[in-house]
Amino acid sequence: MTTKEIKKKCKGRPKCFDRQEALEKAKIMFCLYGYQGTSIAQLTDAMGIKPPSLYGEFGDKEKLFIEVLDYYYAPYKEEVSRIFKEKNSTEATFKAIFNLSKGFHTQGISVGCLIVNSSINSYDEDTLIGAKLKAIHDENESTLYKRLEQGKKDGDVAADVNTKRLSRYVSGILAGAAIIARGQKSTDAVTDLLEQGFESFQILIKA
Amino acid sequence: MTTKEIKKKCKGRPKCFDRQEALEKAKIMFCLYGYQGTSIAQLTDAMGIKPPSLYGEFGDKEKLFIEVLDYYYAPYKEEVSRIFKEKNSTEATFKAIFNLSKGFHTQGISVGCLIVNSSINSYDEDTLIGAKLKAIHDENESTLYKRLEQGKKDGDVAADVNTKRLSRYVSGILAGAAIIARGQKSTDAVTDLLEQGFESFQILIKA
DNA sequence: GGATTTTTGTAGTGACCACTAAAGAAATAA
DNA sequence: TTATTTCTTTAGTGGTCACTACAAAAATCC
Repeated sequence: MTTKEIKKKCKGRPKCFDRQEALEKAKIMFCLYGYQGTSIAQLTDAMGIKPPSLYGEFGDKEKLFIEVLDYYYAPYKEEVSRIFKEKNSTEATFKAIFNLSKGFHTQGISVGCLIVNSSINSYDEDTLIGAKLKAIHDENESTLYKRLEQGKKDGDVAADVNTKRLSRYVSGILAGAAIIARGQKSTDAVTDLLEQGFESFQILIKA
Repeated sequence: MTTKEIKKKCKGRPKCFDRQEALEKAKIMFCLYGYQGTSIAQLTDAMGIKPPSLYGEFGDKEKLFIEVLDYYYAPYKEEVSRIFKEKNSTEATFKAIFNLSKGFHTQGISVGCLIVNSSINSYDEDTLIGAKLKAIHDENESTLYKRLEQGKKDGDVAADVNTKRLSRYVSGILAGAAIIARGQKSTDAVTDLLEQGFESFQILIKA
Protein backbone atom coordinates (compact mmCIF):
# COMPACT_ATOMS: atom_id res chain seq x y z
CA MET A 1 0.00 0.00 0.00
CA THR A 2 1.55 3.28 -1.10
CA THR A 3 1.58 6.53 0.87
CA LYS A 4 -0.88 8.06 -1.57
CA GLU A 5 -3.33 5.22 -1.05
CA ILE A 6 -3.08 5.62 2.71
CA LYS A 7 -3.67 9.34 2.31
CA LYS A 8 -6.87 8.56 0.41
CA LYS A 9 -8.30 6.67 3.36
CA CYS A 10 -8.74 9.83 5.44
CA LYS A 11 -11.97 11.71 6.02
CA GLY A 12 -13.14 14.85 4.27
CA ARG A 13 -13.31 16.11 0.71
CA PRO A 14 -10.15 15.26 -1.25
CA LYS A 15 -7.94 17.99 -2.70
CA CYS A 16 -8.45 18.93 -6.32
CA PHE A 17 -4.83 19.91 -6.99
CA ASP A 18 -1.36 18.42 -6.83
CA ARG A 19 0.87 20.13 -4.30
CA GLN A 20 4.05 19.88 -6.38
CA GLU A 21 2.35 21.05 -9.56
CA ALA A 22 1.02 24.03 -7.62
CA LEU A 23 4.53 24.82 -6.33
CA GLU A 24 5.88 24.53 -9.87
CA LYS A 25 3.37 27.07 -11.18
CA ALA A 26 4.03 29.40 -8.25
CA LYS A 27 7.76 29.10 -8.93
CA ILE A 28 7.27 30.19 -12.53
CA MET A 29 5.24 33.23 -11.48
CA PHE A 30 7.71 34.29 -8.79
CA CYS A 31 10.61 33.85 -11.23
CA LEU A 32 8.89 36.07 -13.76
CA TYR A 33 7.49 38.80 -11.55
CA GLY A 34 9.23 38.50 -8.18
CA TYR A 35 7.70 38.24 -4.72
CA GLN A 36 6.19 41.71 -4.53
CA GLY A 37 5.31 41.74 -8.20
CA THR A 38 3.21 38.60 -8.11
CA SER A 39 -0.28 39.00 -6.66
CA ILE A 40 -2.34 36.31 -4.99
CA ALA A 41 -4.78 36.61 -7.89
CA GLN A 42 -1.98 35.90 -10.39
CA LEU A 43 -0.80 32.97 -8.29
CA THR A 44 -4.22 31.37 -7.90
CA ASP A 45 -4.89 31.78 -11.62
CA ALA A 46 -1.57 30.12 -12.51
CA MET A 47 -1.92 27.39 -9.90
CA GLY A 48 -5.50 26.66 -10.90
CA ILE A 49 -6.83 27.03 -7.38
CA LYS A 50 -8.84 29.57 -5.40
CA PRO A 51 -7.40 31.75 -2.59
CA PRO A 52 -8.82 29.68 0.30
CA SER A 53 -7.10 26.59 -1.09
CA LEU A 54 -3.81 28.45 -1.34
CA TYR A 55 -4.05 29.74 2.21
CA GLY A 56 -5.22 26.37 3.51
CA GLU A 57 -2.29 24.58 1.93
CA PHE A 58 0.56 27.07 2.26
CA GLY A 59 -0.41 29.46 5.06
CA ASP A 60 0.16 32.82 3.43
CA LYS A 61 2.06 34.42 0.57
CA GLU A 62 5.31 34.64 2.52
CA LYS A 63 5.24 30.98 3.61
CA LEU A 64 4.39 29.90 0.07
CA PHE A 65 7.35 31.88 -1.23
CA ILE A 66 9.72 30.26 1.26
CA GLU A 67 8.47 26.84 0.20
CA VAL A 68 9.05 27.83 -3.42
CA LEU A 69 12.60 28.93 -2.55
CA ASP A 70 13.37 25.47 -1.16
CA TYR A 71 11.64 23.80 -4.07
CA TYR A 72 13.69 25.97 -6.44
CA TYR A 73 17.02 25.46 -4.72
CA ALA A 74 16.79 21.69 -4.22
CA PRO A 75 17.57 20.58 -7.83
CA TYR A 76 20.58 22.92 -8.03
CA LYS A 77 21.86 21.57 -4.75
CA GLU A 78 21.45 17.99 -5.94
CA GLU A 79 23.18 18.75 -9.21
CA VAL A 80 26.18 20.30 -7.45
CA SER A 81 26.31 17.31 -5.12
CA ARG A 82 26.29 15.00 -8.15
CA ILE A 83 29.13 16.97 -9.76
CA PHE A 84 31.19 16.71 -6.58
CA LYS A 85 30.83 12.93 -6.63
CA GLU A 86 31.33 12.55 -10.36
CA LYS A 87 34.32 14.75 -11.05
CA ASN A 88 37.76 14.14 -9.68
CA SER A 89 39.85 17.25 -10.13
CA THR A 90 38.97 20.64 -8.68
CA GLU A 91 39.30 22.15 -12.13
CA ALA A 92 36.86 19.68 -13.70
CA THR A 93 34.45 20.14 -10.80
CA PHE A 94 34.33 23.92 -11.16
CA LYS A 95 34.24 23.64 -14.94
CA ALA A 96 31.06 21.61 -14.49
CA ILE A 97 29.63 24.19 -12.08
CA PHE A 98 30.34 27.08 -14.48
CA ASN A 99 28.76 24.98 -17.24
CA LEU A 100 25.75 24.28 -15.07
CA SER A 101 25.21 28.01 -14.70
CA LYS A 102 25.80 28.58 -18.41
CA GLY A 103 23.31 25.92 -19.42
CA PHE A 104 20.74 27.21 -16.97
CA HIS A 105 20.96 30.79 -18.21
CA THR A 106 21.36 30.22 -21.94
CA GLN A 107 18.68 27.70 -22.85
CA GLY A 108 15.21 29.10 -23.42
CA ILE A 109 14.14 32.50 -22.19
CA SER A 110 16.19 33.15 -19.09
CA VAL A 111 14.64 34.84 -16.10
CA GLY A 112 17.85 34.68 -14.10
CA CYS A 113 17.98 33.04 -10.69
CA LEU A 114 15.10 33.29 -8.23
CA ILE A 115 17.50 33.34 -5.27
CA VAL A 116 19.61 36.15 -6.69
CA ASN A 117 16.60 38.11 -7.92
CA SER A 118 14.90 37.88 -4.56
CA SER A 119 17.99 38.90 -2.62
CA ILE A 120 17.65 42.33 -4.24
CA ASN A 121 14.19 42.97 -2.90
CA SER A 122 14.16 40.93 0.31
CA TYR A 123 17.62 41.70 1.53
CA ASP A 124 16.66 42.36 5.15
CA GLU A 125 17.75 39.43 7.29
CA ASP A 126 15.15 40.28 9.90
CA THR A 127 12.42 38.94 7.65
CA LEU A 128 11.71 35.24 7.18
CA ILE A 129 12.47 35.52 3.47
CA GLY A 130 15.66 37.48 4.03
CA ALA A 131 16.92 34.92 6.52
CA LYS A 132 16.14 32.06 4.16
CA LEU A 133 17.95 33.74 1.27
CA LYS A 134 20.96 34.46 3.45
CA ALA A 135 21.03 30.83 4.57
CA ILE A 136 20.91 29.55 1.00
CA HIS A 137 23.68 31.92 -0.12
CA ASP A 138 25.90 31.02 2.81
CA GLU A 139 25.37 27.32 2.25
CA ASN A 140 26.26 27.65 -1.41
CA GLU A 141 29.39 29.70 -0.78
CA SER A 142 30.43 27.33 1.99
CA THR A 143 30.02 24.37 -0.37
CA LEU A 144 32.35 25.99 -2.89
CA TYR A 145 34.82 26.89 -0.16
CA LYS A 146 34.95 23.35 1.21
CA ARG A 147 35.57 21.95 -2.26
CA LEU A 148 38.49 24.34 -2.73
CA GLU A 149 39.92 23.32 0.63
CA GLN A 150 39.58 19.70 -0.48
CA GLY A 151 41.48 20.66 -3.61
CA LYS A 152 44.34 21.89 -1.46
CA LYS A 153 44.50 18.53 0.31
CA ASP A 154 44.28 16.73 -3.02
CA GLY A 155 47.08 18.92 -4.34
CA ASP A 156 45.36 20.43 -7.40
CA VAL A 157 44.86 23.78 -5.69
CA ALA A 158 48.07 25.61 -4.82
CA ALA A 159 48.82 25.87 -1.09
CA ASP A 160 49.02 29.68 -1.05
CA VAL A 161 45.60 30.19 -2.68
CA ASN A 162 43.16 32.22 -0.58
CA THR A 163 40.29 29.74 -0.76
CA LYS A 164 37.78 31.95 1.03
CA ARG A 165 38.46 34.80 -1.35
CA LEU A 166 38.32 32.48 -4.33
CA SER A 167 35.00 30.95 -3.25
CA ARG A 168 33.57 34.45 -2.94
CA TYR A 169 34.96 35.25 -6.36
CA VAL A 170 33.22 32.25 -7.92
CA SER A 171 30.03 33.00 -6.01
CA GLY A 172 30.14 36.60 -7.20
CA ILE A 173 30.62 35.62 -10.83
CA LEU A 174 27.74 33.15 -10.66
CA ALA A 175 25.56 35.90 -9.18
CA GLY A 176 26.74 38.30 -11.89
CA ALA A 177 25.84 35.75 -14.56
CA ALA A 178 22.33 35.49 -13.14
CA ILE A 179 21.98 39.28 -13.21
CA ILE A 180 23.24 39.58 -16.77
CA ALA A 181 21.01 36.71 -17.88
CA ARG A 182 17.92 38.45 -16.57
CA GLY A 183 18.81 42.07 -17.20
CA GLN A 184 20.47 41.85 -20.60
CA LYS A 185 18.90 38.63 -21.83
CA SER A 186 22.06 38.12 -23.88
CA THR A 187 23.26 34.53 -23.90
CA ASP A 188 26.54 35.73 -25.42
CA ALA A 189 27.20 38.07 -22.52
CA VAL A 190 26.52 35.30 -19.99
CA THR A 191 28.74 32.88 -21.89
CA ASP A 192 31.57 35.40 -22.13
CA LEU A 193 31.42 36.18 -18.42
CA LEU A 194 31.38 32.53 -17.36
CA GLU A 195 34.05 31.39 -19.81
CA GLN A 196 36.36 34.24 -18.92
CA GLY A 197 35.58 33.56 -15.28
CA PHE A 198 36.51 29.91 -15.55
CA GLU A 199 39.62 30.74 -17.56
CA SER A 200 40.87 32.97 -14.76
CA PHE A 201 39.80 30.37 -12.18
CA GLN A 202 42.09 27.86 -13.87
CA ILE A 203 44.99 30.28 -13.51
CA LEU A 204 44.13 31.31 -9.95
CA ILE A 205 44.16 27.80 -8.45
CA LYS A 206 47.60 27.18 -9.84
CA ALA A 207 49.37 30.04 -8.09
CA MET B 1 21.67 88.10 -13.57
CA THR B 2 21.59 84.39 -12.81
CA THR B 3 19.12 81.87 -14.16
CA LYS B 4 17.52 81.51 -10.76
CA GLU B 5 16.89 85.25 -10.54
CA ILE B 6 15.31 85.23 -13.97
CA LYS B 7 13.13 82.30 -12.90
CA LYS B 8 11.91 84.34 -9.95
CA LYS B 9 10.55 87.01 -12.26
CA CYS B 10 7.77 84.77 -13.59
CA LYS B 11 4.15 84.84 -12.55
CA GLY B 12 2.43 82.52 -10.12
CA ARG B 13 3.12 81.04 -6.71
CA PRO B 14 6.76 79.98 -6.33
CA LYS B 15 7.67 76.36 -5.63
CA CYS B 16 8.26 75.37 -2.03
CA PHE B 17 10.82 72.66 -2.80
CA ASP B 18 14.17 72.27 -4.50
CA ARG B 19 14.02 69.97 -7.51
CA GLN B 20 17.42 68.40 -6.93
CA GLU B 21 16.81 67.83 -3.23
CA ALA B 22 13.54 66.14 -4.12
CA LEU B 23 15.33 63.89 -6.63
CA GLU B 24 17.94 63.07 -3.99
CA LYS B 25 15.28 61.96 -1.50
CA ALA B 26 13.45 59.97 -4.18
CA LYS B 27 16.75 58.32 -5.08
CA ILE B 28 17.27 57.19 -1.49
CA MET B 29 13.78 55.70 -1.30
CA PHE B 30 14.09 53.88 -4.63
CA CYS B 31 17.52 52.56 -3.62
CA LEU B 32 16.10 51.20 -0.37
CA TYR B 33 12.80 49.76 -1.53
CA GLY B 34 12.92 49.55 -5.33
CA TYR B 35 10.50 50.94 -7.88
CA GLN B 36 7.53 48.73 -7.07
CA GLY B 37 8.32 48.69 -3.36
CA THR B 38 8.22 52.46 -2.97
CA SER B 39 4.75 54.00 -2.83
CA ILE B 40 3.82 57.54 -3.80
CA ALA B 41 2.97 58.14 -0.14
CA GLN B 42 6.48 57.10 0.92
CA LEU B 43 7.99 59.26 -1.81
CA THR B 44 5.99 62.38 -0.97
CA ASP B 45 6.78 61.95 2.74
CA ALA B 46 10.50 61.63 2.05
CA MET B 47 10.53 64.45 -0.51
CA GLY B 48 8.52 66.73 1.77
CA ILE B 49 5.91 67.48 -0.88
CA LYS B 50 2.31 66.51 -1.60
CA PRO B 51 1.23 64.21 -4.47
CA PRO B 52 -0.02 67.02 -6.78
CA SER B 53 3.39 68.70 -6.54
CA LEU B 54 5.12 65.45 -7.41
CA TYR B 55 2.87 64.85 -10.41
CA GLY B 56 3.11 68.47 -11.50
CA GLU B 57 6.88 68.41 -11.42
CA PHE B 58 7.72 64.88 -12.61
CA GLY B 59 4.67 63.60 -14.50
CA ASP B 60 4.10 60.25 -12.85
CA LYS B 61 5.92 57.60 -10.84
CA GLU B 62 7.54 56.03 -13.89
CA LYS B 63 8.85 59.34 -15.27
CA LEU B 64 10.15 60.30 -11.83
CA PHE B 65 11.99 56.98 -11.62
CA ILE B 66 13.60 57.49 -15.00
CA GLU B 67 14.75 60.95 -13.92
CA VAL B 68 16.16 59.40 -10.76
CA LEU B 69 18.01 56.80 -12.86
CA ASP B 70 19.74 59.57 -14.82
CA TYR B 71 20.39 61.53 -11.66
CA TYR B 72 21.87 58.38 -10.09
CA TYR B 73 24.01 57.37 -13.05
CA ALA B 74 25.49 60.80 -13.82
CA PRO B 75 28.07 60.97 -10.99
CA TYR B 76 29.34 57.44 -11.77
CA LYS B 77 29.66 58.36 -15.41
CA GLU B 78 31.60 61.50 -14.55
CA GLU B 79 33.88 59.63 -12.20
CA VAL B 80 34.70 57.01 -14.82
CA SER B 81 35.34 59.78 -17.32
CA ARG B 82 37.69 61.44 -14.83
CA ILE B 83 39.55 58.16 -14.27
CA PHE B 84 40.00 57.72 -18.01
CA LYS B 85 41.60 61.16 -18.26
CA GLU B 86 43.68 60.82 -15.12
CA LYS B 87 45.17 57.37 -15.41
CA ASN B 88 47.59 56.35 -18.12
CA SER B 89 47.83 52.58 -18.20
CA THR B 90 44.91 50.25 -18.78
CA GLU B 91 45.80 48.41 -15.61
CA ALA B 92 45.77 51.58 -13.47
CA THR B 93 42.51 52.67 -15.09
CA PHE B 94 40.71 49.44 -14.29
CA LYS B 95 42.29 49.31 -10.86
CA ALA B 96 40.65 52.67 -10.22
CA ILE B 97 37.32 51.42 -11.56
CA PHE B 98 37.39 48.32 -9.34
CA ASN B 99 38.32 50.59 -6.42
CA LEU B 100 35.47 52.93 -7.28
CA SER B 101 33.08 50.02 -6.97
CA LYS B 102 34.74 48.82 -3.78
CA GLY B 103 34.53 52.23 -2.16
CA PHE B 104 30.93 52.66 -3.21
CA HIS B 105 29.82 49.33 -1.77
CA THR B 106 31.92 49.20 1.39
CA GLN B 107 31.45 52.59 3.00
CA GLY B 108 28.32 53.04 5.09
CA ILE B 109 25.30 50.77 4.77
CA SER B 110 25.34 49.55 1.21
CA VAL B 111 22.10 49.18 -0.71
CA GLY B 112 23.86 47.96 -3.83
CA CYS B 113 23.40 49.71 -7.16
CA LEU B 114 20.06 51.18 -8.22
CA ILE B 115 20.70 50.28 -11.86
CA VAL B 116 21.51 46.65 -11.11
CA ASN B 117 18.71 46.30 -8.57
CA SER B 118 16.17 47.73 -10.98
CA SER B 119 17.29 45.53 -13.87
CA ILE B 120 15.98 42.55 -11.87
CA ASN B 121 12.46 43.88 -11.61
CA SER B 122 12.17 46.00 -14.75
CA TYR B 123 13.97 43.77 -17.18
CA ASP B 124 11.45 44.10 -19.98
CA GLU B 125 12.87 46.31 -22.71
CA ASP B 126 9.41 47.16 -23.95
CA THR B 127 8.84 49.41 -20.95
CA LEU B 128 10.31 52.89 -20.65
CA ILE B 129 12.23 51.87 -17.56
CA GLY B 130 13.52 48.66 -19.12
CA ALA B 131 14.76 50.53 -22.19
CA LYS B 132 16.51 53.12 -20.03
CA LEU B 133 18.23 50.45 -17.94
CA LYS B 134 19.32 48.58 -21.05
CA ALA B 135 20.72 51.81 -22.51
CA ILE B 136 22.69 52.56 -19.35
CA HIS B 137 24.11 49.04 -19.17
CA ASP B 138 25.09 49.04 -22.84
CA GLU B 139 26.74 52.43 -22.53
CA ASN B 140 28.73 51.30 -19.52
CA GLU B 141 29.89 48.06 -21.12
CA SER B 142 30.74 49.91 -24.32
CA THR B 143 32.84 52.38 -22.35
CA LEU B 144 34.85 49.57 -20.80
CA TYR B 145 35.22 47.88 -24.18
CA LYS B 146 36.53 51.01 -25.86
CA ARG B 147 39.07 51.52 -23.12
CA LEU B 148 40.34 47.97 -23.58
CA GLU B 149 40.61 48.54 -27.33
CA GLN B 150 42.58 51.69 -26.60
CA GLY B 151 44.81 49.56 -24.40
CA LYS B 152 45.56 47.33 -27.36
CA LYS B 153 46.63 50.36 -29.40
CA ASP B 154 48.69 51.64 -26.48
CA GLY B 155 50.31 48.23 -26.14
CA ASP B 156 49.43 47.42 -22.51
CA VAL B 157 46.72 44.97 -23.52
CA ALA B 158 47.95 41.91 -25.39
CA ALA B 159 46.90 41.73 -29.04
CA ASP B 160 45.17 38.36 -28.72
CA VAL B 161 42.93 39.43 -25.81
CA ASN B 162 39.21 39.11 -26.54
CA THR B 163 38.28 42.64 -25.49
CA LYS B 164 34.55 42.17 -25.87
CA ARG B 165 34.61 39.11 -23.65
CA LEU B 166 36.84 40.85 -21.15
CA SER B 167 34.61 43.93 -20.98
CA ARG B 168 31.64 41.64 -20.30
CA TYR B 169 33.70 39.90 -17.66
CA VAL B 170 34.45 43.17 -15.88
CA SER B 171 30.86 44.32 -16.27
CA GLY B 172 29.65 41.02 -14.82
CA ILE B 173 31.95 41.21 -11.82
CA LEU B 174 30.87 44.79 -11.09
CA ALA B 175 27.23 43.65 -11.27
CA GLY B 176 28.06 40.71 -9.01
CA ALA B 177 29.70 43.03 -6.50
CA ALA B 178 26.54 45.15 -6.41
CA ILE B 179 24.43 42.05 -5.76
CA ILE B 180 26.69 40.78 -3.00
CA ALA B 181 26.82 44.23 -1.42
CA ARG B 182 23.06 44.40 -1.19
CA GLY B 183 22.21 40.76 -0.57
CA GLN B 184 24.97 39.77 1.85
CA LYS B 185 25.83 43.17 3.23
CA SER B 186 29.34 41.83 3.78
CA THR B 187 32.05 44.33 2.90
CA ASP B 188 34.60 41.52 3.10
CA ALA B 189 32.79 39.48 0.46
CA VAL B 190 32.61 42.49 -1.87
CA THR B 191 36.27 43.29 -1.30
CA ASP B 192 37.32 39.69 -1.93
CA LEU B 193 35.33 39.50 -5.16
CA LEU B 194 36.67 42.79 -6.52
CA GLU B 195 40.28 42.18 -5.49
CA GLN B 196 40.30 38.68 -6.90
CA GLY B 197 38.57 40.04 -9.98
CA PHE B 198 41.19 42.72 -10.50
CA GLU B 199 44.01 40.25 -9.83
CA SER B 200 42.74 38.02 -12.63
CA PHE B 201 42.16 41.07 -14.84
CA GLN B 202 45.84 41.93 -14.51
CA ILE B 203 46.72 38.44 -15.72
CA LEU B 204 44.16 38.37 -18.50
CA ILE B 205 45.29 41.56 -20.25
CA LYS B 206 48.84 40.23 -20.46
CA ALA B 207 48.10 37.08 -22.40
C1' DG C 1 -28.60 6.96 5.63
C1' DG C 2 -26.97 10.42 8.80
C1' DA C 3 -23.05 12.55 11.24
C1' DT C 4 -18.44 14.20 10.80
C1' DT C 5 -14.53 16.08 8.52
C1' DT C 6 -12.08 18.55 5.07
C1' DT C 7 -11.88 21.17 0.81
C1' DT C 8 -14.19 23.77 -2.28
C1' DG C 9 -16.24 28.15 -4.58
C1' DT C 10 -18.54 32.59 -3.65
C1' DA C 11 -18.24 36.82 -2.20
C1' DG C 12 -16.61 39.72 0.19
C1' DT C 13 -13.22 42.57 4.08
C1' DG C 14 -10.54 46.95 5.21
C1' DA C 15 -6.16 48.82 3.66
C1' DC C 16 -3.40 50.57 0.47
C1' DC C 17 -2.30 51.60 -4.51
C1' DA C 18 -1.33 55.41 -8.18
C1' DC C 19 -3.40 59.35 -9.29
C1' DT C 20 -6.49 63.77 -9.49
C1' DA C 21 -10.46 67.38 -9.04
C1' DA C 22 -11.16 71.52 -6.73
C1' DA C 23 -10.28 75.29 -4.07
C1' DG C 24 -7.09 78.13 -1.32
C1' DA C 25 -2.49 80.63 -1.26
C1' DA C 26 1.23 83.36 -3.10
C1' DA C 27 3.52 85.42 -6.55
C1' DT C 28 3.31 89.05 -10.80
C1' DA C 29 0.81 92.26 -14.09
C1' DA C 30 -2.28 95.94 -14.98
C1' DT D 1 -6.92 96.97 -5.97
C1' DT D 2 -8.13 93.56 -9.21
C1' DA D 3 -7.02 90.02 -12.49
C1' DT D 4 -4.07 86.35 -13.85
C1' DT D 5 -1.05 82.69 -13.18
C1' DT D 6 1.03 78.94 -10.76
C1' DC D 7 1.71 76.16 -6.97
C1' DT D 8 -0.07 74.14 -2.67
C1' DT D 9 -3.30 71.74 0.21
C1' DT D 10 -7.35 69.00 1.09
C1' DA D 11 -9.84 65.35 0.18
C1' DG D 12 -10.93 62.34 -2.29
C1' DT D 13 -11.35 58.68 -6.97
C1' DG D 14 -11.81 53.74 -8.62
C1' DG D 15 -8.86 49.79 -8.55
C1' DT D 16 -6.13 46.31 -6.56
C1' DC D 17 -3.81 44.37 -2.51
C1' DA D 18 -3.46 40.22 0.83
C1' DC D 19 -6.54 37.75 3.12
C1' DT D 20 -11.05 35.44 5.03
C1' DA D 21 -16.14 34.34 6.58
C1' DC D 22 -19.42 31.31 5.04
C1' DA D 23 -21.78 27.74 3.10
C1' DA D 24 -22.04 24.13 -0.50
C1' DA D 25 -19.64 19.86 -1.98
C1' DA D 26 -17.36 15.47 -1.44
C1' DA D 27 -15.16 12.21 0.99
C1' DT D 28 -15.18 8.68 5.36
C1' DC D 29 -17.19 6.75 9.76
C1' DC D 30 -20.89 4.67 12.28
